[in-house]
Amino acid sequence: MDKNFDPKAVEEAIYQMWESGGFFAPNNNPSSKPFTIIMPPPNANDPLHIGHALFITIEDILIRYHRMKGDSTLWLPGTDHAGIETQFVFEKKLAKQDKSRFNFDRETLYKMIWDYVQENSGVAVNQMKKLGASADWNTFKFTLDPDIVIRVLETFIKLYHDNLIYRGQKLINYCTKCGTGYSELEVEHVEETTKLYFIKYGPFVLATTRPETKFADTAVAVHPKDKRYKNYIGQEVAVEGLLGTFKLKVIADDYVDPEFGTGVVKITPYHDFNDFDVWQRHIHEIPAPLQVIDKQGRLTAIAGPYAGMKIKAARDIIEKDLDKKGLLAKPSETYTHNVGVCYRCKIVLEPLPLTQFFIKTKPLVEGALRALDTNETTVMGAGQDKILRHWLTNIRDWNISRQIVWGIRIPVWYNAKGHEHQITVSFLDHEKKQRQGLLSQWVGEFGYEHIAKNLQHIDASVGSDTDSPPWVVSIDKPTMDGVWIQETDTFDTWFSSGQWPVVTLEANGDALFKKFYPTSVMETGYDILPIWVMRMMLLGIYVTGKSPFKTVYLHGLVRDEKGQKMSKSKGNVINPLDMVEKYGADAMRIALVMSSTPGQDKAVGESTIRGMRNFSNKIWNAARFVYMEKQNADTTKDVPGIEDENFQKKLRETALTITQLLDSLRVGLAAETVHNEFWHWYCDIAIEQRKRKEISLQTLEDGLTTFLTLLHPFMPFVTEEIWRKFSTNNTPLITSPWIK
RNA sequence: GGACACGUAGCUCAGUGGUAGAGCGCUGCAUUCACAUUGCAGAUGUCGGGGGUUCGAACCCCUCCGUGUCCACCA
Repeated sequence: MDKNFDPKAVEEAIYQMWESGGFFAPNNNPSSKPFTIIMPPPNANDPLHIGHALFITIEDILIRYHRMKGDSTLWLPGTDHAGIETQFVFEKKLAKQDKSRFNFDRETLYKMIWDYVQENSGVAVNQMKKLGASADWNTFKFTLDPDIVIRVLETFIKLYHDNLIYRGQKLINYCTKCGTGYSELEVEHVEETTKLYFIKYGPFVLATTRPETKFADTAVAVHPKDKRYKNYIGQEVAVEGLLGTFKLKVIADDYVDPEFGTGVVKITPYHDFNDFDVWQRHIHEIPAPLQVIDKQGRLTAIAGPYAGMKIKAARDIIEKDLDKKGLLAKPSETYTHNVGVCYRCKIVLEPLPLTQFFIKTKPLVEGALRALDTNETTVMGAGQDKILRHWLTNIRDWNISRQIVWGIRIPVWYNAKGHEHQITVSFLDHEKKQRQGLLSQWVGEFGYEHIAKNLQHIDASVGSDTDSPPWVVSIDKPTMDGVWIQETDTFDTWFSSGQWPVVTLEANGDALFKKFYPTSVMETGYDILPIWVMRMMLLGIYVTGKSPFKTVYLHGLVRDEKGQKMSKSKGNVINPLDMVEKYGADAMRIALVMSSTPGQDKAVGESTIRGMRNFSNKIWNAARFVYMEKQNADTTKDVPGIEDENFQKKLRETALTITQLLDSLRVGLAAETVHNEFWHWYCDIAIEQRKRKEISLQTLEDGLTTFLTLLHPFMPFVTEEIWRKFSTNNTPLITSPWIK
């Protein structure tokens, strides 16, 4: 037996032994209690980072503990198609080949991304295995597996029939680069320093950061109590602008802050969320809104000579032209405010009027709040339960339409026949060149079939809602009269992952669902509490009537040893697989969880992991000591020692403490306790006592057996290796009973 | 503006009513005897400041100071 434990030499073989032994599957003992964790599905296309290593470790600890306790334990793994992220990465790859998404029809593009993801699939799974994840791989699901997709579609249809889906035009945060809209939860806010312009506006001067949107102004607003402007309220004023003189109504609204700027605000409903709300409140006073920015981030025809310009370029030119015309009241000021940016590509998002599908969330909230009130679901994570309640009570309707191809296509069909003037399309012609415009413009030349087959995008929202083309919700193409073209938008990825506990279990069979739903623990990061956990509760309760999990365990972010966020640019990223290679999976695992607390970030550096490698070696050598003693000593002469009783008492107490800590999901403290008791009591004190023959060999060996059991969930490889080398027991440690 | 956290040894953090803990780092000594990926000994802490409750407070309450995160947001 080597003096040092060599993880590299044994980890793979041990994992194979576990896997081929079928130990990851739940036991079929009818008296066993179910214990379930649905794994948060990592992006199928991404290698694992240290955050994944953390969740795998925590979940694996709980799973191994419950398995040893004899529960029927299911850890159901999976991966996520991660719509926007994956398409974004794929488009970058296309760009390197001087291509873009516009070179392909959606079906071809989808296939290309599918193939690309296939190439990388398996990477994440293999890496999880290297960390020792004892998940039941037989139950593995990918969000785009047909048996998942069908269930996601059925949920949408159920929502639709329950009148919880609507299609409507709203202002949506839209990324002009990624080409899709978002829900508000995906928007990232960053501070931006910009110019605040002061523009002469008829009788007023107004302050604005966005002069380029003024072509779409439909009103001017002041505060109702502002004495300066009182006489103008309700009046029309003539405003001289870059494109000549126009008239605007002056309205009064509390939203205007008299203290800011000049106390006068231009109302541009289609390009500002507040202005949109003002318009809604004054819908009879303000004429129909105008759109001056399009989905490409360029000014539209109403901007006259500025049409076609990009936003920022237009802003600079417009500033100069305003100045030339003497329309700037005074020099601009520097102004700092927050703007929404695309979480993926970081460009500033444009609020644009888009017709999308929404879920009415308010009716779904009640069940989730009740689940929290009744403790059907509890949240662990430093006050995050309160944050969840805050989200639930302030929820907005959920925009589930995404203008990307990588995802589940929305099962909605439009009847194009007779509505060609209300539908715009983009598609590829016979030379694979992009054509876009009204369907009526192209259908004569190309025919419906060609257009549908080579479709990139369809937008059936031209004109008013009342005369928009009829649409039906259907998985298959409708058989009714008409020419039916399917919506090209896909679901928000979170719409499918929001059903994950339900659909993954169901897709594995009714029996599995019945037995393991609701699940026991949902373990994930606090950063996706509203975007994922909350949605799982809403949809899970809606579909099944029961909250999908009993406990939500929210882990913190893993930071570097100085507590700094890890990032490529800082160069402080720790790759968990490198660490496994260098120090072993056990060291990586316990370094991540020891002394961690739910909801609190955790600092981990290489030195931490090295220290835990020393710990795994310590375990190895303690075992060596015991078994060398056993070999050398005459076991028939093993007599009770004076410390035996104290030792056994302390051992029982330690085992009880750790059991209680794991039962209450205090994983970090459990890891710390087992570490300290093993090293600083069992090794430092008890083994020294044994050397003085104060403890019998049998007692010491029993202690080792207990500690191997207690340590196994945290450090499965080294403990299993010792077990299989020395234990007389034929059962592998992974399925050995917890405490005898 | 609102909310949620955090402030404990040089650094990173556990501990949540009963004589201050771990990892990493530091100092000295030890070492054929399980392990130098080691052991023993040691130093550095008025547990952010102040007040209160209690026989007793790092822990509960109030307040102040500092830090972080999220949400909202005034064009």
